[in-house]
Amino acid sequence: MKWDTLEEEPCSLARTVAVIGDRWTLLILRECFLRVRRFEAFQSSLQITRHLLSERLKKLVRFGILRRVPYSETPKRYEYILTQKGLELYPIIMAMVHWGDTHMGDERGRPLLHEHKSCGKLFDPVMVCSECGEVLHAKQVHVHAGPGRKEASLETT
Amino acid sequence: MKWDTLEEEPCSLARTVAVIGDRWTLLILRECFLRVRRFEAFQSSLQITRHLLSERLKKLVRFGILRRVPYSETPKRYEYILTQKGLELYPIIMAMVHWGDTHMGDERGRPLLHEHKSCGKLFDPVMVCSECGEVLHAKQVHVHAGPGRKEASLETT
DNA sequence: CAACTTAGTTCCTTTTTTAGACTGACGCCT
DNA sequence: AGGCGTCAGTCTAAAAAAGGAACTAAGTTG
Repeated sequence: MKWDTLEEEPCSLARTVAVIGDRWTLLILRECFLRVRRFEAFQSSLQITRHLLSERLKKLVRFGILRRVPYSETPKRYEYILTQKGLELYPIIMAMVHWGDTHMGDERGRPLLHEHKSCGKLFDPVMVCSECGEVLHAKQVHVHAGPGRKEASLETT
Repeated sequence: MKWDTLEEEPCSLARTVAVIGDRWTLLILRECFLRVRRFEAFQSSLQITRHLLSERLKKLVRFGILRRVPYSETPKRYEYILTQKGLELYPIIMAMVHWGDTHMGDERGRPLLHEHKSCGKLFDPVMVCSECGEVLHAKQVHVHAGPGRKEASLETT
């Protein structure tokens, strides 16, 4: 499986991975959610090489996750802003942060705390079923082949 | 930033990315959640090179995400099973699948449908606040530095 | 005994990533 | 006007990672 074909696999995970499934892209997105928007700011906070940063930003723009918006005419300068499609990556990022908090923490405690403005409390993200609102566990989910695939149905572990 | 130092960054996202933040690892995990457990099965369904598969499985075992369990004594054969720590990656995988379903779909419809055994319905995963149960949006979250970091507080976009 | 299976390892080539210098268009200071 | 600094990149050589394909080892099957 080549990376240019990954995008066309009949699997939504593979398609997502084709876009954001590499280490730098995920870290760039973290910065985006922390309101970083400019080339120099990404570069200095991530210590990513300028070359790769340039490539990754282009890719994120190409996929409609970031918008390249001019903020100065002379000289021409641009910043990178999350689109709606990009903002919707938030659950992925938060799920990763939460897993890291839970399983990769050290004695010093969490690096960041998240406050929900609506209720004013510090929270953790929880994934629930859209239909019944119950917390989701892998073992309670049964997977069926959908219209975008023709194989037999499968069940999760 | 080098990949061996990433794990020690004061950022839970970086730490998670250090473990599962590459394309093959994410695809291997997808297979794990679809009950694939054996070397040959991973290899033939993913078309990953045997070399890389071997490396990635070792890494996942080292981080306690998979357990290498013998299923035959003579010859010695092992299979790879998700640990509890591994099962808890489910929200990350599901969030990625859901984003792919929403933003990377084609005219044929979804590759897979998910049924929640508890309520019997086809569902989408939704991320909510652990405290008030409301659906989470990036713009309603305020980020503070926690004990594991010393910098000033930040706010999300 | 030859062929097959499973779970890898080894070797060599190709692709990606890294590190760091370089460019170009300006803006600011004196 | 000259020199310095900033921003958003590009370029190049060297190192690291991934890909491809053959090979090993231990046992099983026909």
